[in-house]
Amino acid sequence: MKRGPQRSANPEALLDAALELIDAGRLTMRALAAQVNLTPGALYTYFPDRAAIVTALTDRLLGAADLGLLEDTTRTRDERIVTFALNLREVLMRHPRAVPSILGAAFTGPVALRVGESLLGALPDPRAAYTVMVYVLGAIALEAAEIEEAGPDAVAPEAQRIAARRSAFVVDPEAFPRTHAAADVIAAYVSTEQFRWGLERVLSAL
Amino acid sequence: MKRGPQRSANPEALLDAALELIDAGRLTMRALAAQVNLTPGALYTYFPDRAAIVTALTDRLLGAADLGLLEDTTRTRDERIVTFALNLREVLMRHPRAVPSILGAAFTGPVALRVGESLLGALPDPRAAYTVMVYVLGAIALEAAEIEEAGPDAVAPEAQRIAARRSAFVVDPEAFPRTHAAADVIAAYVSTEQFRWGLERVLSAL
DNA sequence: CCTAACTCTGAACGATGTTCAGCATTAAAC
DNA sequence: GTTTAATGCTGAACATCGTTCAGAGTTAGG
Repeated sequence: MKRGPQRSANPEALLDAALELIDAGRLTMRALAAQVNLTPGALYTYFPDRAAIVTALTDRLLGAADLGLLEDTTRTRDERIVTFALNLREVLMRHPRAVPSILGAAFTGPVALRVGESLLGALPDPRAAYTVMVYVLGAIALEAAEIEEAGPDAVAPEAQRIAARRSAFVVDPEAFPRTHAAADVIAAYVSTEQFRWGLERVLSAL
Repeated sequence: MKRGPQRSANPEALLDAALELIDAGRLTMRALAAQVNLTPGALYTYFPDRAAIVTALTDRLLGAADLGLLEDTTRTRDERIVTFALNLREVLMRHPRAVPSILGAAFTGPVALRVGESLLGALPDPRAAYTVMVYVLGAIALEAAEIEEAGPDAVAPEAQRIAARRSAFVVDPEAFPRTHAAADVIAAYVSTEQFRWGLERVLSAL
């Protein structure tokens, strides 16, 4: 048995609180400690440093994606991949402020390995699999980057985000005629439809 | 004419110094001030805050890509796009630590607008253009993220980076058979060849 | 009962971005 | 030529950040 006094928190609850703070806009050791009724110093009994918390968190987020969708052999290759990618996008975009960390680090973690292995099951050519990963993660990263800039508001629903993009998108029609003409489509870059459209095209070439 | 004393630096030199510091691993207002023989407070006469420096810097970096390659009408559509994408990748990967900022912010800037406009010239369907952007930026972001984790060393040449990836890549063959079998290709994910291969596939579907 | 392992507090340390009063410098106004 | 106003910069300070650590308190094993 463990000797000292009982812990007043557990790593999982700590990660929950950390995720809330990231969603709110800023993860601070002091804020995190306050959220779980601890002193900043006590956090270092749970994780060696802040980076370890972020890593554990992003690994957990990535693990929330449903790998079963990728392995469902009753469906076609493209259906499986598209369905899984949509699920991954939905899961990650629930916490857009955590996405940069995921893209930056967690793809060395064990969870990322499992995702890669499953993807290779559906798409055996590793070059093709990487191309899909690049597209999916790139699209998610670009979408998440946009939300990052906004204030600490809640994540707006998709239709609302697109409408906001559309009304904020004003370009000089003389200098950027093509961009100006495409404004409606450009506003919808962050839509599920655009994500799916691009992914299906990419898959059709692999 | 301007009244007060002569400036002892200029914004451009400041950005040069800032880029050097980013390449070295950490951009600090104090370090930046020291590099141009100033006091931290004086920097705020040149830029309103740190974020403005990063934004200006990323905009300049993006502007270093050769848009002429995209507009060279003597070549086929795919050739133009591939050539430009390779140039953009090379330009950005000269400063991998600055890449996250680019992906995060500069795509609202005026330089990004010009890139988008030129891309629409070569690829008129905006949905197709965005798909290409997602692939190109996603690939660059994933490559850059890997270097970010390394120490403040100089950027290693490609062959060396791939060799390092290969020797660092050890997975359990039982748990991850497909990943294990593909290890050589996976190590080469960050190669110019893989980048081009994926891009050509993507373009072939658009 | 004692000891060793453990958790947590409270205070501190160094580093960060940013602000600001004051001084120095220069061009315009008179 | 003298005054005035604007500008550049310093030096010191502020709040906040991640992190460390001595010590107090708590628990289980010997």
